[in-house]
Amino acid sequence: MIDPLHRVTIDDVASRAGVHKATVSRALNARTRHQVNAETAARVAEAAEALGYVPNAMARGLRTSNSMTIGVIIPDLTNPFFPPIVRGIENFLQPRGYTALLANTDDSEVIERASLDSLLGRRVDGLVVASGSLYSSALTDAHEAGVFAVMLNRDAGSLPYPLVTGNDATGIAAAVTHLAELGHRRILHIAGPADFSTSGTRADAFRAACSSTKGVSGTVVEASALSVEAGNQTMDKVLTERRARPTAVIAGNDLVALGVLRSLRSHGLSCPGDVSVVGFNDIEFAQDSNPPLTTVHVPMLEMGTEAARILLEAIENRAQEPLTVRLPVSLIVRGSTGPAPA
Amino acid sequence: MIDPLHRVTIDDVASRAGVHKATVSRALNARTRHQVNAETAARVAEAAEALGYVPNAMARGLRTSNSMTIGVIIPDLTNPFFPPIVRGIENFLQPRGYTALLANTDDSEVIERASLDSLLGRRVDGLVVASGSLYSSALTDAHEAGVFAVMLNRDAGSLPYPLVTGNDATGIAAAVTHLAELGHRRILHIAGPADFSTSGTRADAFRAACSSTKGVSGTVVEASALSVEAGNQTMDKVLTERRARPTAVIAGNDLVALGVLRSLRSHGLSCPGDVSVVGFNDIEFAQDSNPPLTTVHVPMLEMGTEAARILLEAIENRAQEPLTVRLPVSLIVRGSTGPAPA
DNA sequence: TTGAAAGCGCTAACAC
DNA sequence: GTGTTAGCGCTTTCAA
Repeated sequence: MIDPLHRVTIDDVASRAGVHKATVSRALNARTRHQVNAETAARVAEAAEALGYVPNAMARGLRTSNSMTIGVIIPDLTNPFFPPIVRGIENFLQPRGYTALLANTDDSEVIERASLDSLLGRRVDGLVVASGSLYSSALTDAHEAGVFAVMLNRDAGSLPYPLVTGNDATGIAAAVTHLAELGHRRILHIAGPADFSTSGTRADAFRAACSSTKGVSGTVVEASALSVEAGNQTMDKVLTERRARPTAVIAGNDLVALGVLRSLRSHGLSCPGDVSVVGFNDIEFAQDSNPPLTTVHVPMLEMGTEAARILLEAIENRAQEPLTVRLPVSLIVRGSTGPAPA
Repeated sequence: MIDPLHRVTIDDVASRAGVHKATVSRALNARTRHQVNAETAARVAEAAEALGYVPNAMARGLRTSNSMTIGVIIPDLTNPFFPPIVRGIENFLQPRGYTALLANTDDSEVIERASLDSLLGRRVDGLVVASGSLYSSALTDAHEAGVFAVMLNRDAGSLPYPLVTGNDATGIAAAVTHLAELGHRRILHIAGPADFSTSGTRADAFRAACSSTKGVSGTVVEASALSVEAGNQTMDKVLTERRARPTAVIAGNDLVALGVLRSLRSHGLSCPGDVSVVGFNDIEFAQDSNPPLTTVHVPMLEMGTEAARILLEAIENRAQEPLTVRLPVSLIVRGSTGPAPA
């Protein structure tokens, strides 16, 4: 094939329909279709169909300065927390003609910077940011450039961007109450790294819930990351170093909880017989772990959808204001929590 | 802010550097930098840096008819099989200046069509297709339009597109051998729907492996989908309808295997005591299931990387040929397989 | 080594 | 209701 690539342009359609290309443009765009004679419009549609015409989004975007794309910045698609969020975003974008451009940062500032430049070069109309340490330069620059953005699960520091998140405080409180009712008195919270805004929120909520619950003493340790590996290591350390073993653990998220389960197993401890474990997020496989994980369900798909909704609204209004949307969460009790050992 | 959005253009840089925009273009592109005086180039780079200039990819793409984007078509990002593949693709694309545009089809032909049109409208330079029933019209049209594509884990039917896949046959054979060595004689294969090319490949490999293994009798049933739910249902049906219960099951993939585990549990059967189970793919969670899943490890990240590599090569050469890359797989033995019951 | 000019494919003012 | 014209921001001949 010589020069085969989707070459049919608006001029091709125009000459086949016997009209000017401006008319084709009007006929093919919903917003301007009423300006053109119904018969002509039909002829144009027919010609476009026959030629397999697909408008060139780059040309359109260049003209309208509107790329109809949204940049989505996440740490790592491979983390099971993010795929539902991304799908939630896309579910909202797709029927509205927008496409998501995905950028994984692996929590590296260098990659964040490069990704952001790549997205800005593609002239994304807005950003959904679920990545961690982005507070700093990159996001600040984006804000100064007037880029619309919505934060997801991580606040924007001092930048006045909207934030969509789960209600961490009530989730943690529900977990503490659940454990207290099962008779647990020594509860450990394995928090995520301090540079994630959720880590602090959850740890604070944990301390508050413990101190307002009679007889419960809460301790907080920090994991180096929100991963299975980090959860495993942190729990190993707790089990070897501490004299008074906690009877229950509330993990910073489900991955950390899975790591805790592994650690317990390798130390010959049973869950929930010796130690109860609660996760956070309710990733898809929480119900298939061993034992099935009691966890705080966070509506991840909806978080994505909501973030996309708020972003498109800002784009349409050409203005945005700070705003925090806290979606309700709920404790899902499964097999990893049980009565405190006697 | 009035009119704030990334407005600095090549002309702004040109006037600040006191040169013509053509010179800026040459100075800023690696391929043409040698055409311009080193001093001038430095001045241009400085001006660009100072203004925070990021070239407009749409304008460039319009001019060069090269969008530097790749369309990635998958059924559902939420299926844990796909995130590693997508990351593998992006890992290869990103350092080369390409961006992936993701499209979820939910295995619907209507959505596939719409997604493909959206991608073609954005003038993607190529396609990685990991979606199912795409054989039909949409992909054929793309091929006729001269669009480059690489299939991933699903062949393209009669279309001469390259295919990247795992070595299904050796994986299944290894699983059968492993089970035979454990003394299993009645092995069941729960295949995926027939319209996925991998389903047939694996089922055929299963039959071949069984008939070439002394004393082993293999049966194949088909699940309605490659999902936990479908695996659960299919196994339920097997357990209630069949008189001679298989002592081992090789599932079409890990999700189906997890469904089988659920079914066994709900029927009061133990794994691997009563029935051994083998999965396929080795999704990340396979090691944390109950029991940990013996499964065929497929290098999903590498499959993505390889597909991207082949695609960019085709784009660069402006030509592509059919070709099948079969990546090696390996059996990972965990807790879900054990000796056949006496 | 640099500048001038044309044009990628589209939409939006402005005519008629 | 439709055609004409201009121009979005870039790269790439062609001249100088």
